[in-house]
Formats: sequence, structure tokens, C-alpha cells
Amino acid sequence: MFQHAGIAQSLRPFAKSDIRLDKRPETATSAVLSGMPMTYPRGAEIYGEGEAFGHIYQVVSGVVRSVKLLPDGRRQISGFYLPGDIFGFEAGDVHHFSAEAVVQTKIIAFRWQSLIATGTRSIGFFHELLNVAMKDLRHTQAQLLVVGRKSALERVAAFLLEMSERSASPNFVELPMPRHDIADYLGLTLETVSRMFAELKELGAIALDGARRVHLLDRDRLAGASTN
Amino acid sequence: MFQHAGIAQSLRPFAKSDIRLDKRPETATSAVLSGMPMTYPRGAEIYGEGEAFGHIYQVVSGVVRSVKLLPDGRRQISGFYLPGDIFGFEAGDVHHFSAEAVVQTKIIAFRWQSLIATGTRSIGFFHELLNVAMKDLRHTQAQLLVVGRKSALERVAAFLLEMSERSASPNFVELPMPRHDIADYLGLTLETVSRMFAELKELGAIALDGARRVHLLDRDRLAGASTN
DNA sequence: CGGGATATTGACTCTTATCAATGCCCGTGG
DNA sequence: CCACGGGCATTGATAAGAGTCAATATCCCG
Repeated sequence: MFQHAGIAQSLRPFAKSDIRLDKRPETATSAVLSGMPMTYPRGAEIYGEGEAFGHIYQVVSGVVRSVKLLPDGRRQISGFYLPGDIFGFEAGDVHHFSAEAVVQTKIIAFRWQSLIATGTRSIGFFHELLNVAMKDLRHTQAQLLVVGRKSALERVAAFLLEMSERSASPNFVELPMPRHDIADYLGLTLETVSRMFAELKELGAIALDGARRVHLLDRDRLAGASTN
Repeated sequence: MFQHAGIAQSLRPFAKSDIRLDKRPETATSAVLSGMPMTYPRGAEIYGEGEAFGHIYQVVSGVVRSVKLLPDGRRQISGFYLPGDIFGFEAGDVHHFSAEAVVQTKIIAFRWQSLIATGTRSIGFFHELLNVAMKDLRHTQAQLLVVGRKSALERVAAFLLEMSERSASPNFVELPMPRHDIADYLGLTLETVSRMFAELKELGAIALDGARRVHLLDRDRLAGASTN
């Protein structure tokens, strides 16, 4: 029942100063368009569950995971954000997930109040924001189907196809996150994820070059295993 | 593995004419604010997966479920919409879920193009839309945690607490949907849902008055079983 | 009051979690 | 440059939770 009581990720510890503001923040009026660039080391928290909501973020480089924890340590990752992706939307005034850097990650933060200030923004801009939020919604709904109704093999296959679609070279996928994160994204354990990788290998659908480099050998077989 | 191949819900069949437009639609310009009221019988589809996206909807009375099917019939429900709720957001130009009436349901449809037409709408209105979409996102993310990481008992307990929060009388919940829908919302089978209701009864957390009427006897015990 | 849909309960199976041992890879320091 | 060490990943044995199949039971609705 308790799937990993010890989440305490043995991160290489980082000093608070490792989280750095890459440029000086602009004054309130001029910051509206530009945002603040920040750099976070591997494992650093960008914002925490329960913290006040004040910014939305865009990934410049690196990878971010959106995380929710149960009191006993069980963890769910709702998504991974890659360069170009915008994250951190909140309906209320506190964050309901936390966001963490999976690897060293550069991010631009935009003040929400500045973004939505009436008069400084066009309706087209709002429409754009709405579109980003709706895409995130669509992704989360799709993930709900994966987690709620697919078998372990199907989930892992679906994950690889998703990563492949977001990758520059479709048949070669670099996984920046450990098995543990993949497991918590898919609602599985890391052991099961590992076993499913092995099974996909046996099926001839993929080949592994180390744990983090995946070649998609047979896309059809992978799609077959994923049941889309 | 196939969790319910025969989704073919034995609905009391309905004629297409059962889906009725309650008032004449207004002309394009005057319809912007008012929308079209429609009535759907139990089980009727409001829109289908893959259909063109053109409207968003508000529930007036009844209940709507948002549904996604796998080719083999496995089904996931991403949410239930109650009177007052707005649903049907889509980032692209097709629906990625379908929406169905759980019971006879009255709905108002708003043309998306009219809603977002530049010049007809204020930024405050957009902000409101964005807020609704973000709330839906938050709900779906929360549900992902429930489905990805909670045990069967915890899922059912969480479901009852959710319904209770949305109910007029917090200690008495009327469930308009069958066990099958609850199961597909929680990523379980209807048998397991039924067993968990029995277990919660044994625990003294709830009492059942028929299958659809639930008394929350001991809210703390229910919250304890749900692990929030 | 009857009948079909819906729900409950039981027996058994199977997938995935858990616990545990080993292996691998990479960065660091000798 | 090689050896060491630690996190990460793989693999194995077993257990547990939920699914499946099947037999009633109950509840609406006409």
C-alpha cells in the first residue's frame, strides 16, 4: 500500500545560492513583458504546494516536474515541462502542486498580476493564455486515462511515445528523469517501469543505450503495446 | 485486462427528438450572451470525441459526465458536471472527450466563436473563462493523484467527500450516477466500488439508503479512509 | 406486481507491489 | 589512469490488492 515511504530523494545537496537570478528584475512596469530569468540546480524546488501563487513560468532549458505528495510520501507527477513549455497556472491563490527541476534548469518567471492587469494586455494575449491552460488540461485528462485504465506495459509504451513526440529526433529519445519519476508519473513503481522497459526490449520495440537513452526500433509495435 | 468490454450501456433507447432545443436560437448577434437551452435524456451524448469543437456548455439541471473510451471499450470518466458547472473547453478544434447526460439534463450552449470574438468581450470576461479552465485543470490534477496513487478504499472515500462538498446537505449525498460510472471515474471496477461501499459501511463511516443515497455518519473516519 | 437493469457478494485469478539482492555507470580522488 | 563509492537500475521471489467470472439480490418503473 505505501508505495515509497522514503521519498527523501538523495539529492546532491545544493546551497540556496545555487538558485540564482540570472538578471536583475526590471521595475514593475518594464517587467511586464520580459520576466525574470532564474537558474535552478537538479532537484531544486521552484515553488511548493501551499505556497502563494504569484508567477507563471516558462522553461528555457532543462526539465521541470509538477509534483503532489500524500502525507505518507506517495507521490504523483502530473507532468514534465520541457523547453518552451509554460507552467504554474493556478485558479486560486495558492499552488496545489509543487514544481521541481529534474536537471539543472533555466526558467523565466512572469508576475501573474502584471500579466493579467487590465489595460496592459490585449484580448488576443488572454486567448493565448487560455489556450495554454486548455492544452495543459487536455494533457492531464489524457494522462488520467493512461493511469486509470491502462496496464503497466501500455503506460510505459504511451510514455515513450509521448516523449518521442516531444523530442527533436523521433526515433531516439533521451530521458532526463530517473525511473522513479517515470513511475510516479505513470502511477507505477520504479521496479515495474524497469520490467516493462525489459519487456519492450524483448518485443523488439525499443533498444536501450544505458538507462536514459532509448531507441524506438519499431514504432508500430510500441503503438500496439500502448493501445491508443 | 479488459475491464469491461461491453460498455453498451443498456440505455432506455431514446429518439433523436428527445434531444430538444428548449427555445429558438437567437440570431448571431443577440445569441452572444444568452446561449441555447437544450434538454437531453438519460444517456444522450452532448458531444462526441472527435467531433468539431464549437460550443461550451453550462449545466442548468441534471448531471453530465465527461468520457473517453479506448478501442477495446475501457472507459475513463474525467469528471461529473453539476448544475452551474461549465464544461466543454478544448484547446484545438476537436473534442478529445465526449460528454453525456447521466440523467435527464438541461444545458445552455454558448458558441465559442461568439464568446471570444474580439471586441464583443471584456478582458474581465476572459479572465473569468481562464479561471474556469484553471479550476477544471486543478480538479483533473487532483483526480490524477487519486487514481494514480490511492487504494480502492481511499478512492471511494475521496469520491464521497468530493460529492458531499458539492452537495447541498453535506451529510447526505444523493448519487445520480450508477456504480459503473463511479468505477470509471476512479479507475476501478464496479464490483470493487461496491465492496468499498460495504467496507465503509462496516467502518461506520457511512450508511446506505438504497444504492444511490449515502449518509455520511462519520466524516472524520471517511477523511481518515481517504488519506488527504 | 413483474421484470429488467443495477447492485451485491463470493470464489478464484492475475497483475503489480513489496522486499531483497545484485549489477551498472559515472564522477571523484588516489 | 584506474579503482572506489554511491546513486540508480535491473532482476528475482513472494505477497497483496484488485480484477474477473458467476450467482443471487434489490430496486425502480411501468
